Amino acid sequence: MSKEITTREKDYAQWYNDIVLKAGLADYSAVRGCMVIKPYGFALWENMRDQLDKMFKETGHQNAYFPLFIPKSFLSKEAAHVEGFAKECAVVTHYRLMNDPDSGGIVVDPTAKLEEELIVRPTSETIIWNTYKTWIQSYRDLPLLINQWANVVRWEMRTRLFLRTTEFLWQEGHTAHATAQEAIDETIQMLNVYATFAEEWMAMPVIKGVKSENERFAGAVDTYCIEALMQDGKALQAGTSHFLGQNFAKAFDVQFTDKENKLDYVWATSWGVSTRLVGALIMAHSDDDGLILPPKIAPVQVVMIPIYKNDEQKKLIDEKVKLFMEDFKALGIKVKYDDDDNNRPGWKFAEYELKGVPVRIAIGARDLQNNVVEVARRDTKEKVSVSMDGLANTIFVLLNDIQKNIYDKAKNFRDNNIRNADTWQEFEQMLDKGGFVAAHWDGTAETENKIKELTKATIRCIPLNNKQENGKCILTKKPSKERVLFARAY
RNA sequence: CGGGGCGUAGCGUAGCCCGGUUAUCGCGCCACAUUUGGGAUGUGGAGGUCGCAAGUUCGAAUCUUGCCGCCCCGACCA
Repeated sequence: MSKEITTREKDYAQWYNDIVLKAGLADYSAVRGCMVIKPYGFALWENMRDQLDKMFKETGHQNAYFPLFIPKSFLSKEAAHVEGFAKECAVVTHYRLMNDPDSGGIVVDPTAKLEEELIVRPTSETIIWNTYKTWIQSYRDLPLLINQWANVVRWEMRTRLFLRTTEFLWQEGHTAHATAQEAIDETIQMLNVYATFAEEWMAMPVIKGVKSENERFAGAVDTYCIEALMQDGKALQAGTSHFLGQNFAKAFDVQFTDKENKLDYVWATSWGVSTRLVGALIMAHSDDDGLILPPKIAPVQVVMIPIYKNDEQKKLIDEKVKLFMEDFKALGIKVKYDDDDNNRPGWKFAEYELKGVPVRIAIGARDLQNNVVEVARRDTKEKVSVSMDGLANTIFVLLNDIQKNIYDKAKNFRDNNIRNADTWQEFEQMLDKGGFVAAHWDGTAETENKIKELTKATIRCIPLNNKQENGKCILTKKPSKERVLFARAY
C-alpha cells in the first residue's frame, strides 16, 4: 500500500492532487506555478488534442503558428483586452546576461535593455490581428479560419495542477468573417464542437450557454461557454467561444472590400480549450482508488496481465496473449501486455486501477485450461470470467459500454444537482449543497457582484435555448424573464 | 501583499522545548534467494551540505539573528 490516495470525502482538493501526482500525470516543477506534464498525462492530452484537431479540420480550419512574444504596444490597442490581461503578464525586458564580477554569478546586462518590452502571450488575439491586417483585403480572403496549438502564460497568484497553471498548453482558434451573422454562426459552431467533444469523447456532460457581462472575455461582444460539474459540486468552465464583433478589426485596422466595393471592418471570433480539460476529466469521473478514464481518451484501453508460476506457464500464456493482441489491434483497441516480472499481479492490479485503464484482463494457467480470462472493468470494479472465444469482440462491446456508463453516471449526477431557487434563503441553502442553482436575476453586473460577494457564487452561464418565464430577481426582486445558472466555480 | 504553518536521504518522518557517542524509522532504490489469482518475504547493501549564512558555545539538526524557499487561508484568477 505505497500509494495511498486521500479520500474525496476527507479532502477533495488533496484527493485531486494525489490522483495527478500518483497516477503519474504531472509533477510540480522547479518553477513556481509551472508543472511538468509526465508521459502518461501528456498521452491523455495528446489524445484530446488529436481528436479536437480532427474536428477543427473537419469544420474547415487550418493550423498555423504565431510568435510567443507580443510587443507591449499591441496589447493596449484594444482597451477592454488590455484591462483584462495586464495584471497577469510576464514581461521580457532584456535580451542578454553577463557575468557579475562581484558575486561571480550571472546578472542581467543593463545595457541589453529592449527598446520595447515583449509580453509573453497570455492569448494571441493581438499578434494575430496585427498579422491578419496584411492577409485580408477583400471579401474573397474571407472567411479566414485559423487555429494554433500553443503554450500561453498567465501569471496567476495561486495555481493548481492542470486547473490553473502559470504556463499552460491550449489551442486558440481565430477566425475572420465578412458578416456579423457568419461570425456568430462560427462562434456557435465551435461551441458545439467543444460540447460534442466533451460529451462524446470525455464522457463529460456540459451545459452550453452565454456568459454574463462580468464573466465575458476581455474584448469580446459575447462569450459562449461549456460548463461542467465536478464531483464536489463546483462548476468548471471547460471551453469558451467568443464573438468578438469588430473590436479587434477596429483596434488593428483590418478592413476589407465587399462585393459592392464598400470598405468594412472584419468580424471576428476566437475560441479555446486548454490542458485544464485534463483536470476536468479527473474531477468528473475518478474515485478514491484513482483515475477513471473514458475508453475513447484512455492512452491504454486494455491491459493484459499474465499470472504464472514458472517459465513453462509463462510461455504458454505469452503465445495465447500474442494472438489476442493481434485481434485487439485489428479492432483498433489500444492494448498493453504487462509481463514485467519485477511486480507481482496484485501490484499491477492496483497500479492500473490508479491509472484508470478501463479494462484489465488477467490470464493464468488455470484460465488456459478453462478457455477463459478474467475481465475487470475499472468503472464498476466488476470482475467476470469471459470465454476466450471472440474475446476481442467482447471487449470491443465492453469498452463502448464503459464509455456510455461513465457518461450516464456523470450526467445523472449533474442533472440531480441542478436546482431551482426562488427565495434568497433557498438560494443560499442550495449553493451549499453544491451544483448549479437556477435562479432569476435582474440582469445587472451590480447584482451579480453583490451575489458573488455574499455567496462566492457566480453566474456560470445563461443556457442556450433557455426557457423563458417571468420571475423576480433572487436578490433585488426586480423582474426577470429567465433563470440563469449560478454555482461556485473553479 | 496580510494571517498561519513548514524546510532533516528520491518521498514521508523522529529527534529540537531541555545543545553532548556513529542523526531515527517507514516507503522507495541496489544484490541474491524464495515468491507470483489483489499493492510479497527474508538476508545483505547504498544513499545525509539536518534550506542558506552569520553568531553564541569546548561542542549546534537542537539556542539567537538575518536571508531564501515551499504549503495552507485570504486578496487575485472570464
